[in-house]
Amino acid sequence: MSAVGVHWFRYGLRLHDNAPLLKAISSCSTLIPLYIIDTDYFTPSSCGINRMGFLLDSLKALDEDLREKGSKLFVAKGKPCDILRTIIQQNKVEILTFERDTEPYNRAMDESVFSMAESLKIDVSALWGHTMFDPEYLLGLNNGSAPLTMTSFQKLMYVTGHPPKPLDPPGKITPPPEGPLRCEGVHLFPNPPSLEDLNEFNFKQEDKTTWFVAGEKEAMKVMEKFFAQKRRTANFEKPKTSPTALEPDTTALSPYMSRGSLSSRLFYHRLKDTVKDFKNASKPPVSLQGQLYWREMAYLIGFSTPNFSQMKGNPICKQIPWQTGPDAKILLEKWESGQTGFPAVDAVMNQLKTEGWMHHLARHLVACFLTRGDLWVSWEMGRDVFDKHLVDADWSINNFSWHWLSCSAFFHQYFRCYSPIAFFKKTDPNGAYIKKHVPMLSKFPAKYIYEPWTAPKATQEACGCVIGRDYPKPMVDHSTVNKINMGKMKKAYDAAKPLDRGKKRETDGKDSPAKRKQSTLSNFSEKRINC
DNA sequence: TCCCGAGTTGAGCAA
DNA sequence: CTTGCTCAACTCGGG
Repeated sequence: MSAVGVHWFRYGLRLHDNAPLLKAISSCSTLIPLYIIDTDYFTPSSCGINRMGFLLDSLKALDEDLREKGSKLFVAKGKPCDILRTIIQQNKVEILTFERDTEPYNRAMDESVFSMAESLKIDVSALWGHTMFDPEYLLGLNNGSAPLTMTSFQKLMYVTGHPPKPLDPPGKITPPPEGPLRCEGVHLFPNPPSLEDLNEFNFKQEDKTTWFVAGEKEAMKVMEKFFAQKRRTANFEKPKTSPTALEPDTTALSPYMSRGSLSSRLFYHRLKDTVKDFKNASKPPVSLQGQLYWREMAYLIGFSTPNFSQMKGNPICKQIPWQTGPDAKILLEKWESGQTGFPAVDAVMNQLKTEGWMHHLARHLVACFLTRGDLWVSWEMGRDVFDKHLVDADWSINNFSWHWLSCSAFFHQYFRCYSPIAFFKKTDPNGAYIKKHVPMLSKFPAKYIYEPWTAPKATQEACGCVIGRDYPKPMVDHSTVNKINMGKMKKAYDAAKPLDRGKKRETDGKDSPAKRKQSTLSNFSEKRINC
């Protein structure tokens, strides 16, 4: 028990339900709690100020929580593997603990860390903890593959039963080394850094606009405040919540879940306890428990699907000829900067920039608009924009959702399409949400708020906003371009029809020429395989 | 092999 | 106001 240990925080920025941290505490006499800002993962082009600001605030909160228990957080910047090696060698570290992760980038890093630890002959404990269940356990229960529908995922959850109970936070934490940490050549911050301390990003604290308050304690507060509304918790139905509410109509816990400031197991069991007396409580997939299932499913699919973050080489992703070149870049830029000319779309994109968060259905609207609905831009490009600005940026869930919305996987009814004009009228007929996030339009009457270009010129003048001068004209004609895109979707789907249906198609004289052509090709392929 | 029902969250219209 | 139907158009999975 006289060993020096390092607990490397990545996600799992919390003290409760943190198995690798508890392991470290119980097995060493000096403990270095360490976070490394990975400068390959976070770059100025991939990470915006609100996302980074929320992360840094989470680190600051974690440092304070550690200090209350006799420890502190060391924060370094650079390449995690190099930094870990230096700190391990220079401080005679014998034990390394961290939470395992499902993202390909982090898994590759885990492998390097494992082999580095082996060569340095130190003890490593890497444990799962970001999801309710170990992903390897779930895959094992399901013949080694991830369910691709919620129905089949729910069956899997029926087999597992409840997830394990969350672990209690440690009472006391093994103290850090006395005196400064030995880490020659490592960029170690004297304290958890501020935005200004990351000089390559050129961030200014006053440009951070998200209202989310970071940290484990805040996460608990937000969660308990929501669960205190027992009926609301029990009757929660996600599709019935409002994407245009000025205050989040959902729990808004996603930023804490994504950083691991809140454990999904703790949320699960607190939820179960809260709704236990309600006979007619809502059920998955629409209930709050269902929301945890969606998260778990996205993580499992992200874990087990090759090339999940791209279309090419991704076995579950429909191959669709999206625009990706310079033309797409121009469209993407208008979309990202809230200049599409559709107030609903622009409001959501502005909320993304200012708050770093939008309601799930608002994300649907703009994702559909960018891809299959209107602009026909690759979902991967939209995914990157979300990832850059969201305070709840989450690799698995973000990729999962972009598959869904672009009808690339999981959801296939491409003829069901969100209207950038009609969709928000259901929950916000007066356009209060639009007026908040596109202030230029705040004087427009409700009648024209979703289609300001249809307002008479005199009205536009009176509202102090002339369309085409002060606010853009709509960049596409939605109903025209939408019909064209559905045709393209049909073509892409036809081209992807399974080979083994060829025979039936060949004998079916009523099939379209496109289908017949496909069937001929299919039979040909089938024969070749059989030879 | 084929058929059919289900699929968290569409729009537009009629009743 | 809600509910139900149609719209050209889907795939998956279970029986």
